[in-house]
Amino acid sequence: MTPKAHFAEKLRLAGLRPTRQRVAIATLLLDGRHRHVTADSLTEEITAAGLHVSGGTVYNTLNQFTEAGLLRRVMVHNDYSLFDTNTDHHHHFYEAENDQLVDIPHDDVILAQLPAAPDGHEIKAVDVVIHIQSKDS
Amino acid sequence: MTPKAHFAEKLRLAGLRPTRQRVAIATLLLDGRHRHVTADSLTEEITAAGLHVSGGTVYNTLNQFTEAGLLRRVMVHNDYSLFDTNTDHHHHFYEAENDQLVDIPHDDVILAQLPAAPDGHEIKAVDVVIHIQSKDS
DNA sequence: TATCTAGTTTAAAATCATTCTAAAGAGCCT
DNA sequence: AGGCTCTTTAGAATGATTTTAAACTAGATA
Repeated sequence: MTPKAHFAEKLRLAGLRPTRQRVAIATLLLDGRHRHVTADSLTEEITAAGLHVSGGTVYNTLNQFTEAGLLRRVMVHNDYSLFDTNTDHHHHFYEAENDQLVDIPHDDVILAQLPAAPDGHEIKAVDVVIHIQSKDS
Repeated sequence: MTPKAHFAEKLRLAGLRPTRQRVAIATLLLDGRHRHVTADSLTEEITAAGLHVSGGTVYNTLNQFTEAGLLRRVMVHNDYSLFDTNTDHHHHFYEAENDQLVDIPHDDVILAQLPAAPDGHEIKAVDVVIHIQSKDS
């Protein structure tokens, strides 16, 4: 199976029509490498690959991929959206000073006790962000 | 001690000159009640109190209070900033559907194991956000 | 109390990430 | 191939937040 067909199939399974743009972005983001991207950094990658996708589509695709569970949105600040290509359950270190986000392996954080969700609700996800800073600041 | 003098002193201790506007906002936000506010909701409160503070100053003050540790910024989405008048160590439930944020008492979450901060860094804060949803959605 | 100065506030303009729009294009089913 | 719906596009619009430059004020000093 060609890579293109592979990603097209992946998108179909996610309920997304495999358009040229979505396949291109999937090829860049869903190759198994774990990293954090922004609409901006993704646009740069697309350009570097000699392709072009309009700004609106980059945003739409990022949102659709997230909605479909192919990406994960990480909330650490309000400046712009961050997406994680690693959708496995894991947490993050965040250093505000340099806007640096680092993955924490899943097993390095143990939640021994969680509260019950409020009545009529269920827990969808648990996000842990450990804010860090340089020792001498 | 008059309330005004009380908050003025509190601001001075935080390294902030107690201006009319900052004292007014401190009076509204730092009275010990625990709640979550936005620049917008705070502006409404100010207006409801028969006062006026310019938009820029509302934003500046919210940021300065947060910087000074009088408020805490809560990161649950990128739509607008949320501030928590409770600066004690505690976590949150967040229901995206209704943009509803609910405090979790500190003791209801137990982190049995945390990773060591990366070299040269130290942990400043640990934020836990439990995303919840209606059971029937 | 009058004066001075650095820090603040103000309204309005600017910024910037993100979303929306309406028209042009492309999957995909028959 | 034809057609229908979903997508993409460039550009305009949105909206929270920041910046600007001028007017103001808290607090120190004389």
